Amino acid sequence: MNQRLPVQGAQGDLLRLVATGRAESRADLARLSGLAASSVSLRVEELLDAGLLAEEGSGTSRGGRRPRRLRLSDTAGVLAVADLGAHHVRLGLLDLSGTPLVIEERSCEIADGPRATLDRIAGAFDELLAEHVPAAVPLRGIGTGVPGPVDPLTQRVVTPSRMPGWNDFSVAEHLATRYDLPILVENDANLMAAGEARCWPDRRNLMVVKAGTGIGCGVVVNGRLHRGRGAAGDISHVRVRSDSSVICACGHPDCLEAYASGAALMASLSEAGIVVTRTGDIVGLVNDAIPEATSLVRNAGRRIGEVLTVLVNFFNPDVVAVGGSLSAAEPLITSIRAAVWERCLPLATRDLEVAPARAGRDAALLGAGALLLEAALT
Amino acid sequence: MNQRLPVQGAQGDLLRLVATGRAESRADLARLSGLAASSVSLRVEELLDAGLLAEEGSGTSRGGRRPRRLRLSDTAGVLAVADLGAHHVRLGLLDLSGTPLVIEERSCEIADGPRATLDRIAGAFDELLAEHVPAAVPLRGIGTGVPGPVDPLTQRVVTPSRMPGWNDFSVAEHLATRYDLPILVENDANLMAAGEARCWPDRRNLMVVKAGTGIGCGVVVNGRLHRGRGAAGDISHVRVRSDSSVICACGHPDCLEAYASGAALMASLSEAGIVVTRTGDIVGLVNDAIPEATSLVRNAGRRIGEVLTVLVNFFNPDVVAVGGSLSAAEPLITSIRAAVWERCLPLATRDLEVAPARAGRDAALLGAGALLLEAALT
DNA sequence: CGGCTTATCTTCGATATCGAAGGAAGTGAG
DNA sequence: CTCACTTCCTTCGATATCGAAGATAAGCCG
Repeated sequence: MNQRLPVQGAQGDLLRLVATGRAESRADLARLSGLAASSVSLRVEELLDAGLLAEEGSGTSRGGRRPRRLRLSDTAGVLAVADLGAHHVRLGLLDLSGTPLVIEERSCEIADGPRATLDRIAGAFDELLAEHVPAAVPLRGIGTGVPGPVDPLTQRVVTPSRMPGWNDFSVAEHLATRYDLPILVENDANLMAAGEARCWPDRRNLMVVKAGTGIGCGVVVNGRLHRGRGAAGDISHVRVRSDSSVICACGHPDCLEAYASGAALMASLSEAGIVVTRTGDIVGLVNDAIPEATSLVRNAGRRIGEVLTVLVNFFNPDVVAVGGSLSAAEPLITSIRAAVWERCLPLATRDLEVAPARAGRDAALLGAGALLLEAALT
Repeated sequence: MNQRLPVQGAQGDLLRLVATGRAESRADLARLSGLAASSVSLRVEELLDAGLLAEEGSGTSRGGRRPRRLRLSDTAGVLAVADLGAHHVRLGLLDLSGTPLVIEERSCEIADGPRATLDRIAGAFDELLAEHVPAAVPLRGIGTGVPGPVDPLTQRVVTPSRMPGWNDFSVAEHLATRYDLPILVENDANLMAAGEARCWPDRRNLMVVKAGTGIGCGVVVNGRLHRGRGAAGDISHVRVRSDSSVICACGHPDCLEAYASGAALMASLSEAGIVVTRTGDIVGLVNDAIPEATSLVRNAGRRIGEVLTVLVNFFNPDVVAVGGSLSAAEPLITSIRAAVWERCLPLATRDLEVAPARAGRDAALLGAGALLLEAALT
């Protein structure tokens, strides 16, 4: 059953606060929303009657009467989210708070083109719904991550590399022929940033770096994902300082990803006679103290850190979170930190945290859930 | 007479729309504010009665009845603003819409310390008010720009260079002993950005570069000044690529401002036997086609452009505006553009404007006015 | 020139929210 | 154990805003 969230005005604001875990009681809602306690009481009554919220036990006393705990109702609804890669897709169902109900990975070739790929994903969603969700629980929205830029105005994929047929394709329109629901289409690095932001409460400005086969970055400004015109956060083609010169796949010399991406590290290891087939295996080599691997990863971290230095001075984030398959290599994080601390202004790094990402491998799916909830409540 | 703006709730929202020039009628206000026409009518009546708005003639018909034009009342109030330099201060009075009533420049040594400097400024404000403003027109706020970082949480100056006695000084508290009014303290590059933003309506993301004796940058994200932790936008100490190595005054090698600031250009010209005493004179040399000057300015533009490339890819601004005393040198702007276009992602520069700043030499004062109005209405 | 449509602004009953007061149930000190 | 204070949530009259309808005055077309 597909059904948009039946809320309006202050109801949506209150539902959001409960769904995101920030409020568990009417008193919490009054404090956080700015509404009078009487108004909160009336609106919560409506949300309870609509089957979107439920009461469950009592909360902790803060010196006076215990509050009645509110939670999302089991029948509030689910969100279907997917994160497309070049050769596979990770997809699943989340409840409105973003808690996964089921997540799967399936093979899928993005080169098959958008219609075929999206129809397969939709089919997978329908299967998961039939298998895991009672009929009385409605689907409330669809979210899709793609490995290329998405224009925020047109919601179309824009000049993606290695995605034939996708340029200027409206993913949302295609999915809308099948679902009359809020639909989200977003770049995967941006979804990752949105997902990571949920793990850093009270931090309003984040940079989320993806150090994987490629290098990407998502940006959160004042608690909101910053898209720019669809390419915001791109650091992979920043020119780095180097004694030699390496031509990047994009045609320019000395791009960051020509030196510091997982793909570049694999190529360098191959030249040293060490064959790796997956970026993640580099972490294993580092853990085994293979000198060539450790040196390359340190170098990569230093280069990434040098680029981040410019951005940290400019943006003054609260957090730089590093994710992606290389991020488990500790020398990567420590050399990023060293480079940032060495050249950043003291004020820019005061209270800055440079840390491994916390959201895990499903950051993008969780980010899709967060953005989709927002779309469904607006 | 000092008096805070007597508005609340929707009144402030509507006053802001008229003061910033975006609305001139009740119908405009209804469209822009989202309030019902009836609500707008009631609130506007209250603002008219309070002497904050006035009606004046009729507007242009849009196919139906002509609207009644609304404007700020002459008695709505004034704002006192100042922009401190190392050796002088530029200060004046603006009406609530930011239109200057009077602007003056006075000599003033920041090295005298904060108390002496701020008391002089306050005395100057009192003189200007007595001389230029009828007693019935109230002062509504005080704004001050300083040439160092300001922590947005504590509103204190933080580790400024060449400003003895100012570190950790609360400018706002000092001024509050004299004025019971909203008080703004902000970094001058940030004020410049806020002032420049007013000249680019409908542009939500701007970078405003100041190319003067030093190099600075202010950032506007989604229509709001981005402060970070007080040092956001700082690009002067970004390390640039160079064959040689120049130690910056901060102690690090190869900072942007060691190569591209007006001070650096003056030093290079001096080494070539061309003595300049003010950064602005370099523009005259360029206009006279002195080869050394033109070459240096082009080089400076290229270096600034290379740094901006990283930031444009990352932030995807709508506008990069270049101000400061060197910005009148056309080769500076054209070589910044060339560097940005050469290395930026196509999507990042789509619809991007790299242009000379429009706000003129009082951008910081106008920015102070805009931020102060916001402070007064919040 | 007249009739129709459009736009602006006002009026008024309906709805949402506020703010004060009060009931219920906690906590902690004496 | 009692009393005073705190916190949570509800009730109710006051206030703000909405939405529909209407008055007024434009513009445009036949």
